[in-house]
Amino acid sequence: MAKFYITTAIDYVNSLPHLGTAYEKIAADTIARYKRMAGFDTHFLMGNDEHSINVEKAARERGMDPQAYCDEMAVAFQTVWKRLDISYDDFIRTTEPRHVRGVQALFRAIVDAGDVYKGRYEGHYCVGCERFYPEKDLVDGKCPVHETVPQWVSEENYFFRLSAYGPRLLEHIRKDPGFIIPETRRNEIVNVIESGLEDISVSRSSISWGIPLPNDPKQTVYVWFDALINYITGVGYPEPNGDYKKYWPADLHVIGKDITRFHCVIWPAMLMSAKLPLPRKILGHGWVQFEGQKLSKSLGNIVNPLEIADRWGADAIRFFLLREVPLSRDGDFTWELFIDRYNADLANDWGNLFTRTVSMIHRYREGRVAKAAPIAGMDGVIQGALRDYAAAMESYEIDKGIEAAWTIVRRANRLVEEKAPWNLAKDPARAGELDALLATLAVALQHLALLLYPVMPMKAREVWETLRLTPAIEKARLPAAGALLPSPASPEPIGQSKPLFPRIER
RNA sequence: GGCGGUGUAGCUCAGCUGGUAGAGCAGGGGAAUCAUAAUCCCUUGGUCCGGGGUUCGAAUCCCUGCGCCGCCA
Repeated sequence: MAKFYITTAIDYVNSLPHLGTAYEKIAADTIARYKRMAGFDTHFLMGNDEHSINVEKAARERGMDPQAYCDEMAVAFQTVWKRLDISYDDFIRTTEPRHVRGVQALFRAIVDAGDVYKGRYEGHYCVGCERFYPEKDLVDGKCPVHETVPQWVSEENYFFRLSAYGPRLLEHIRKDPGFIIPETRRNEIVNVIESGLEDISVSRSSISWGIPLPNDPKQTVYVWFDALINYITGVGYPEPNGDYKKYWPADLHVIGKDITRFHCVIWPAMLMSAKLPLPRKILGHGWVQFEGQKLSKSLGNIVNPLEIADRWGADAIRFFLLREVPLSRDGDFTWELFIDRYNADLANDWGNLFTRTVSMIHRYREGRVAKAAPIAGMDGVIQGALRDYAAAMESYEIDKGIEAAWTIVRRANRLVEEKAPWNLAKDPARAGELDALLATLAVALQHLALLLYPVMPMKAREVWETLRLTPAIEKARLPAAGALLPSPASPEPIGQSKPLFPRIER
């Protein structure tokens, strides 16, 4: 069975997830669920980034030991992810022994390759950013991001010979243009590499909350270097067999566009140095803004995704983000847009199609779906949707996948008007036509549940179970090209009709 | 300053290699009643950022100006 290994960025634990963090995980989760449904042996890795001075500071501020703080945050994060139905297969934390061991092994491999040397680094270091700033980038002597005065740091560090890898990186991107998507991100990275790479400092002598270097335990691994390695330690590196052998290289790294440099330049160079295969694809997604503004702690507009999920359901927020914000672009969350989308697409279109269909099956046929041939035309519509959906999902255009599914919703709603089942029901001679119509609608709902399952797992399952379909939707697979799912005919009465998405009144 | 992107109906956006503008939502009118007053049909609405140019013909190509966004410096 073909495998699919997908990862998201691991998250810094100095604050809880916000809407933007959730967006990334929801998108990755949808891709993972789609791949499972398409028959791939899928491995979906997430995790927390627990080292760095910021985490240590956040812990101290609460009067906690860093490890205890990280333990607490790990629980908090995973609670959020569970609540949003994120189906990760593994969750790695960078303080775990398996990660520490792997980081040291990789570091050793890079040392052995001759790509690490000792040097002195001096400069303005912003603790918030975890990076150095050249004099000219400071604004009034302050970090342009955090608006705080950076520290003057002067220390002996180990450097990674990143500069040596420019040509190979460019060659790799040239040979495989799909390595970095979307295209704008690739252009940026090519630009960065072409303008020349500098060696980077990969250790810190003054920070103890980190992983000791294998060749000099007085220093710790720079947090970024440390963090990136999670993608291989998460599948068992340096153990050459088992999950590592099975899943690496990753098929897709899903990350935010702000960290493409780390993932598209430094990470591949590290792997090249250690003579390991590179990930197949890196997707740098855009931002979700809130009411037109960037989500930021200083603006105080951090939206807690759970607030939305608690009020309207995890599926509703999942749907909104994926439908409204293509991965390749930035998007905006506003309550008005959310309610518009929810009511129009979920309550009125899909939700109403569901309730009206189930209700008619009960009203006219005591809840039983006849084994009747679907009405001509609908099979073609569904096959077309399946085709468009798969094409969109394969290129991670989830919004287009959803649109493809909606062609079934619209056609089915129209079909009800065209056939007017309330009239058919009055005429015993037309019982067959009514059976065919109701069976057709059931087929439509069945396929919709399947196509929308990766996006809205809970509601899709509700539809699936109401129709008494088997096996469980988690086990269902996309039908082969040109085929449909087995008939949804039900000799037993199906479940009762109740609104999938209660309308939001305002 | 360099590189890249973008500017199309009230909103969000499609419009590939040029042939006198489309979708969804919102707004207006109607039909129907299975349904969460949901659905379905019809419909209003655009100097395609401005200005030049190429062409028989440009939202689509070229130049230029302006606005916004991203990356780099």
